[in-house]
Amino acid sequence: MKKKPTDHSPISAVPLAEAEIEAFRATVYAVAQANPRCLPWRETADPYRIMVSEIMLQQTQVDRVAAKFVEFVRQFPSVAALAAAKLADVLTVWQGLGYNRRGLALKRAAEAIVTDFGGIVPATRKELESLPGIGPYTAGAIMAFAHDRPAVFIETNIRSVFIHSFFQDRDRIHDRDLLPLVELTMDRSQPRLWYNALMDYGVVLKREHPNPSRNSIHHLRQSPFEGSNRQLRSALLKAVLAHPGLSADDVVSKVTGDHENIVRNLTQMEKEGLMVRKRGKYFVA
DNA sequence: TTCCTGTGCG
DNA sequence: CGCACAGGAA
Repeated sequence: MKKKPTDHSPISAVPLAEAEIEAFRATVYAVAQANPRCLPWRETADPYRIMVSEIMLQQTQVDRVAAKFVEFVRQFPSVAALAAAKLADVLTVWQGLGYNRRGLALKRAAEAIVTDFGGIVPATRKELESLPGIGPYTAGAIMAFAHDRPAVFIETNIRSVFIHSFFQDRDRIHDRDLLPLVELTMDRSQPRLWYNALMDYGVVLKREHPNPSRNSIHHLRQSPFEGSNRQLRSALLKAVLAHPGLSADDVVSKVTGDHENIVRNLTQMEKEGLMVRKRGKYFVA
Protein backbone atom coordinates (compact mmCIF):
# COMPACT_ATOMS: atom_id res chain seq x y z
CA MET A 1 0.00 0.00 0.00
CA LYS A 2 1.62 3.20 -1.15
CA LYS A 3 1.20 6.25 0.99
CA LYS A 4 -0.17 9.32 -0.69
CA PRO A 5 2.15 12.32 -0.80
CA THR A 6 1.00 15.37 1.10
CA ASP A 7 -1.98 16.97 -0.53
CA HIS A 8 -2.60 20.61 0.26
CA SER A 9 -5.51 20.95 -2.06
CA PRO A 10 -8.77 21.14 -0.14
CA ILE A 11 -10.73 22.50 -3.06
CA SER A 12 -10.65 19.37 -5.14
CA ALA A 13 -12.43 17.57 -2.31
CA VAL A 14 -15.32 20.04 -2.24
CA PRO A 15 -18.17 18.82 -4.40
CA LEU A 16 -20.33 21.26 -6.26
CA ALA A 17 -24.00 21.38 -5.51
CA GLU A 18 -26.22 19.98 -8.23
CA ALA A 19 -27.62 23.44 -8.92
CA GLU A 20 -24.11 24.86 -9.41
CA ILE A 21 -23.28 22.12 -11.87
CA GLU A 22 -26.43 22.82 -13.83
CA ALA A 23 -25.73 26.56 -13.84
CA PHE A 24 -22.19 25.98 -15.06
CA ARG A 25 -23.35 23.71 -17.87
CA ALA A 26 -26.00 26.20 -18.89
CA THR A 27 -23.42 28.97 -19.08
CA VAL A 28 -21.02 26.86 -21.13
CA TYR A 29 -23.69 25.82 -23.61
CA ALA A 30 -25.13 29.33 -23.85
CA VAL A 31 -21.82 31.07 -24.50
CA ALA A 32 -20.74 28.35 -26.91
CA GLN A 33 -23.96 28.58 -28.90
CA ALA A 34 -23.58 32.32 -29.10
CA ASN A 35 -19.99 31.92 -30.39
CA PRO A 36 -20.08 28.93 -32.68
CA ARG A 37 -17.00 27.87 -34.62
CA CYS A 38 -17.38 26.12 -37.93
CA LEU A 39 -14.48 23.68 -38.12
CA PRO A 40 -13.98 20.98 -40.75
CA TRP A 41 -13.32 18.22 -38.23
CA ARG A 42 -16.64 18.93 -36.57
CA GLU A 43 -18.46 17.93 -39.71
CA THR A 44 -17.33 14.35 -39.46
CA ALA A 45 -17.40 11.54 -36.93
CA ASP A 46 -14.78 9.56 -38.85
CA PRO A 47 -12.32 8.56 -36.12
CA TYR A 48 -9.42 8.81 -38.57
CA ARG A 49 -10.20 12.42 -39.39
CA ILE A 50 -10.70 13.25 -35.74
CA MET A 51 -7.33 11.69 -34.99
CA VAL A 52 -5.64 13.71 -37.74
CA SER A 53 -7.17 16.95 -36.47
CA GLU A 54 -6.19 16.27 -32.86
CA ILE A 55 -2.58 15.55 -33.73
CA MET A 56 -2.45 18.73 -35.82
CA LEU A 57 -4.05 20.76 -33.03
CA GLN A 58 -1.65 19.62 -30.35
CA GLN A 59 0.42 22.74 -30.57
CA THR A 60 -0.75 24.61 -33.63
CA GLN A 61 -3.51 27.18 -33.74
CA VAL A 62 -6.92 26.32 -35.04
CA ASP A 63 -6.92 28.78 -37.92
CA ARG A 64 -3.73 27.41 -39.36
CA VAL A 65 -4.81 23.79 -38.91
CA ALA A 66 -8.17 24.17 -40.66
CA ALA A 67 -6.89 24.63 -44.21
CA LYS A 68 -4.08 22.12 -43.77
CA PHE A 69 -6.49 19.54 -42.38
CA VAL A 70 -8.68 19.67 -45.49
CA GLU A 71 -5.66 19.28 -47.75
CA PHE A 72 -4.24 16.44 -45.67
CA VAL A 73 -7.36 14.27 -45.55
CA ARG A 74 -7.99 14.93 -49.22
CA GLN A 75 -4.56 13.50 -50.01
CA PHE A 76 -4.64 10.79 -47.33
CA PRO A 77 -8.35 9.99 -46.93
CA SER A 78 -8.04 6.94 -44.68
CA VAL A 79 -5.84 5.16 -42.18
CA ALA A 80 -4.86 2.70 -44.91
CA ALA A 81 -4.00 5.49 -47.34
CA LEU A 82 -1.83 7.27 -44.82
CA ALA A 83 -0.12 4.06 -43.76
CA ALA A 84 0.70 3.26 -47.38
CA ALA A 85 1.84 6.77 -48.29
CA LYS A 86 5.44 7.84 -48.73
CA LEU A 87 6.82 9.71 -45.73
CA ALA A 88 8.19 12.44 -48.01
CA ASP A 89 4.68 13.10 -49.34
CA VAL A 90 3.24 13.20 -45.83
CA LEU A 91 5.87 15.63 -44.54
CA THR A 92 5.57 17.78 -47.67
CA VAL A 93 1.88 18.32 -46.95
CA TRP A 94 2.76 18.81 -43.29
CA GLN A 95 5.10 21.73 -44.08
CA GLY A 96 3.81 24.88 -42.42
CA LEU A 97 2.16 23.12 -39.50
CA GLY A 98 5.32 22.89 -37.47
CA TYR A 99 6.54 20.06 -35.29
CA ASN A 100 7.37 17.75 -38.17
CA ARG A 101 7.96 14.85 -35.87
CA ARG A 102 4.22 14.92 -35.12
CA GLY A 103 3.61 14.33 -38.80
CA LEU A 104 5.98 11.39 -38.62
CA ALA A 105 4.22 10.12 -35.49
CA LEU A 106 0.83 10.37 -37.20
CA LYS A 107 2.01 8.27 -40.13
CA ARG A 108 3.59 5.73 -37.73
CA ALA A 109 0.31 5.64 -35.81
CA ALA A 110 -1.59 4.87 -39.02
CA GLU A 111 0.86 2.06 -39.75
CA ALA A 112 0.38 0.64 -36.26
CA ILE A 113 -3.41 0.84 -36.59
CA VAL A 114 -3.21 -1.18 -39.81
CA THR A 115 -0.88 -3.83 -38.39
CA ASP A 116 -2.22 -4.06 -34.83
CA PHE A 117 -5.86 -2.98 -34.99
CA GLY A 118 -7.09 -4.13 -38.37
CA GLY A 119 -7.13 -0.60 -39.73
CA ILE A 120 -9.71 0.57 -37.17
CA VAL A 121 -8.87 3.49 -34.88
CA PRO A 122 -8.99 2.00 -31.36
CA ALA A 123 -11.79 3.04 -29.01
CA THR A 124 -10.04 2.64 -25.67
CA ARG A 125 -7.70 5.10 -24.05
CA LYS A 126 -5.14 2.44 -23.33
CA GLU A 127 -4.92 1.35 -26.95
CA LEU A 128 -4.93 4.92 -28.23
CA GLU A 129 -2.11 5.91 -25.88
CA SER A 130 -0.06 3.00 -27.18
CA LEU A 131 0.14 4.80 -30.53
CA PRO A 132 3.02 7.19 -31.24
CA GLY A 133 2.18 10.85 -30.79
CA ILE A 134 -0.96 10.11 -28.79
CA GLY A 135 -0.80 10.95 -25.09
CA PRO A 136 -3.45 11.41 -22.42
CA TYR A 137 -5.00 14.53 -23.91
CA THR A 138 -5.26 13.31 -27.49
CA ALA A 139 -6.54 9.90 -26.39
CA GLY A 140 -9.27 11.58 -24.34
CA ALA A 141 -10.14 13.94 -27.16
CA ILE A 142 -10.46 11.08 -29.65
CA MET A 143 -12.65 9.18 -27.19
CA ALA A 144 -14.94 12.18 -26.88
CA PHE A 145 -14.97 13.55 -30.42
CA ALA A 146 -14.65 10.36 -32.45
CA HIS A 147 -16.43 7.88 -30.22
CA ASP A 148 -18.68 10.25 -28.22
CA ARG A 149 -17.48 8.65 -25.00
CA PRO A 150 -17.35 10.50 -21.65
CA ALA A 151 -13.56 10.59 -21.29
CA VAL A 152 -12.06 13.00 -18.77
CA PHE A 153 -9.25 15.14 -20.17
CA ILE A 154 -7.78 18.62 -20.01
CA GLU A 155 -6.20 20.82 -22.65
CA THR A 156 -5.49 24.53 -22.61
CA ASN A 157 -9.00 25.77 -23.48
CA ILE A 158 -10.64 23.43 -21.00
CA ARG A 159 -8.05 24.46 -18.43
CA SER A 160 -8.96 28.11 -19.02
CA VAL A 161 -12.64 27.42 -18.46
CA PHE A 162 -12.21 25.64 -15.15
CA ILE A 163 -9.65 28.07 -13.81
CA HIS A 164 -11.85 31.00 -14.76
CA SER A 165 -14.97 29.41 -13.33
CA PHE A 166 -13.68 27.83 -10.13
CA PHE A 167 -10.14 29.04 -9.33
CA GLN A 168 -10.28 32.78 -10.04
CA ASP A 169 -8.06 33.92 -7.19
CA ARG A 170 -5.44 31.18 -7.15
CA ASP A 171 -2.25 30.74 -9.09
CA ARG A 172 -0.02 27.76 -9.81
CA ILE A 173 -3.11 25.61 -10.20
CA HIS A 174 -2.48 21.95 -10.81
CA ASP A 175 -4.45 19.81 -13.26
CA ARG A 176 -5.16 17.34 -10.48
CA ASP A 177 -7.32 20.04 -8.88
CA LEU A 178 -9.22 20.56 -12.12
CA LEU A 179 -9.76 16.97 -13.19
CA PRO A 180 -12.37 16.13 -10.52
CA LEU A 181 -14.38 19.14 -11.66
CA VAL A 182 -14.06 18.16 -15.31
CA GLU A 183 -15.43 14.76 -14.39
CA LEU A 184 -18.14 16.11 -12.10
CA THR A 185 -19.51 18.70 -14.51
CA MET A 186 -19.28 16.69 -17.72
CA ASP A 187 -22.51 16.27 -19.63
CA ARG A 188 -22.26 12.51 -19.93
CA SER A 189 -25.32 12.30 -22.17
CA GLN A 190 -23.50 14.04 -25.04
CA PRO A 191 -19.72 14.15 -24.51
CA ARG A 192 -18.92 15.28 -28.04
CA LEU A 193 -21.27 18.25 -27.86
CA TRP A 194 -20.14 19.07 -24.34
CA TYR A 195 -16.43 19.15 -25.05
CA ASN A 196 -16.92 21.20 -28.19
CA ALA A 197 -18.92 23.69 -26.15
CA LEU A 198 -16.28 23.70 -23.40
CA MET A 199 -13.56 24.54 -25.90
CA ASP A 200 -15.62 27.22 -27.60
CA TYR A 201 -16.28 28.76 -24.21
CA GLY A 202 -12.55 28.67 -23.45
CA VAL A 203 -11.81 30.51 -26.67
CA VAL A 204 -14.27 33.24 -25.71
CA LEU A 205 -12.73 33.55 -22.25
CA LYS A 206 -9.25 33.99 -23.67
CA ARG A 207 -10.55 36.64 -26.00
CA GLU A 208 -12.11 38.61 -23.17
CA HIS A 209 -9.66 38.05 -20.32
CA PRO A 210 -5.93 37.63 -19.86
CA ASN A 211 -5.39 33.95 -20.50
CA PRO A 212 -6.68 32.17 -17.36
CA SER A 213 -4.41 29.25 -18.15
CA ARG A 214 -1.44 31.36 -17.14
CA ASN A 215 -2.39 30.55 -13.59
CA SER A 216 -1.86 26.89 -14.32
CA ILE A 217 1.36 25.28 -13.21
CA HIS A 218 1.31 23.46 -16.56
CA HIS A 219 1.25 26.60 -18.66
CA LEU A 220 4.58 26.92 -20.47
CA ARG A 221 5.91 29.82 -22.44
CA GLN A 222 7.59 29.20 -25.75
CA SER A 223 11.16 30.28 -26.24
CA PRO A 224 11.76 32.60 -29.22
CA PHE A 225 11.76 30.89 -32.60
CA GLU A 226 14.20 33.17 -34.40
CA GLY A 227 17.68 31.68 -34.25
CA SER A 228 16.45 28.58 -32.46
CA ASN A 229 17.33 25.00 -33.13
CA ARG A 230 13.74 24.45 -34.20
CA GLN A 231 14.23 26.96 -36.97
CA LEU A 232 17.33 25.09 -38.12
CA ARG A 233 15.58 21.71 -38.05
CA SER A 234 12.79 23.13 -40.14
CA ALA A 235 15.26 24.44 -42.70
CA LEU A 236 17.11 21.11 -42.82
CA LEU A 237 13.97 19.10 -43.47
CA LYS A 238 12.82 21.58 -46.07
CA ALA A 239 16.14 21.33 -47.90
CA VAL A 240 16.18 17.53 -47.94
CA LEU A 241 12.54 17.34 -49.04
CA ALA A 242 13.22 19.76 -51.89
CA HIS A 243 16.50 18.12 -52.94
CA PRO A 244 16.56 14.42 -52.06
CA GLY A 245 20.07 12.99 -51.92
CA LEU A 246 21.92 15.99 -50.54
CA SER A 247 25.13 15.20 -48.71
CA ALA A 248 25.83 16.81 -45.36
CA ASP A 249 28.18 19.25 -47.10
CA ASP A 250 25.48 20.08 -49.67
CA VAL A 251 23.10 20.85 -46.82
CA VAL A 252 25.69 23.03 -45.13
CA SER A 253 26.10 25.05 -48.31
CA LYS A 254 22.34 25.55 -48.62
CA VAL A 255 21.40 26.30 -45.02
CA THR A 256 22.62 29.13 -42.84
CA GLY A 257 24.18 27.82 -39.68
CA ASP A 258 27.21 26.46 -37.92
CA HIS A 259 28.67 23.43 -39.71
CA GLU A 260 28.96 21.21 -36.64
CA ASN A 261 25.49 22.17 -35.50
CA ILE A 262 24.00 21.26 -38.86
CA VAL A 263 25.70 17.86 -38.88
CA ARG A 264 24.59 17.23 -35.32
CA ASN A 265 20.98 18.04 -36.20
CA LEU A 266 21.02 15.90 -39.32
CA THR A 267 22.22 12.99 -37.23
CA GLN A 268 19.56 13.64 -34.62
CA MET A 269 16.79 13.88 -37.21
CA GLU A 270 18.03 10.67 -38.81
CA LYS A 271 17.83 9.03 -35.39
CA GLU A 272 14.25 10.27 -34.97
CA GLY A 273 13.30 8.80 -38.34
CA LEU A 274 12.61 12.10 -40.07
CA MET A 275 15.26 11.29 -42.66
CA VAL A 276 17.56 8.46 -43.65
CA ARG A 277 21.18 8.50 -44.78
CA LYS A 278 22.31 6.24 -47.59
CA ARG A 279 25.94 6.36 -48.77
CA GLY A 280 26.36 9.74 -47.12
CA LYS A 281 23.27 11.20 -48.79
CA TYR A 282 20.11 12.26 -47.02
CA PHE A 283 16.55 11.36 -48.02
CA VAL A 284 13.12 11.50 -46.45
CA ALA A 285 11.79 7.97 -46.66
C1' DT B 1 6.32 39.69 -28.21
C1' DT B 2 2.85 36.47 -27.50
C1' DC B 3 -0.18 32.95 -28.59
C1' DC B 4 -1.43 27.97 -29.68
C1' DT B 5 -6.92 21.87 -28.25
C1' DG B 6 0.72 18.23 -25.92
C1' DT B 7 4.00 14.38 -26.37
C1' DG B 8 8.14 12.00 -25.48
C1' DC B 9 12.61 11.93 -23.87
C1' DG B 10 16.30 12.21 -20.37
C1' DC C 1 9.80 16.99 -13.58
C1' DG C 2 12.20 20.12 -17.35
C1' DC C 3 12.95 20.63 -21.86
C1' DA C 4 12.73 20.45 -27.01
C1' DC C 5 9.90 20.72 -30.68
C1' DA C 6 7.81 25.02 -35.84
C1' DG C 7 5.58 28.31 -37.59
C1' DG C 8 2.49 32.01 -38.80
C1' DA C 9 -0.42 35.56 -37.13
C1' DA C 10 -1.99 39.25 -33.96
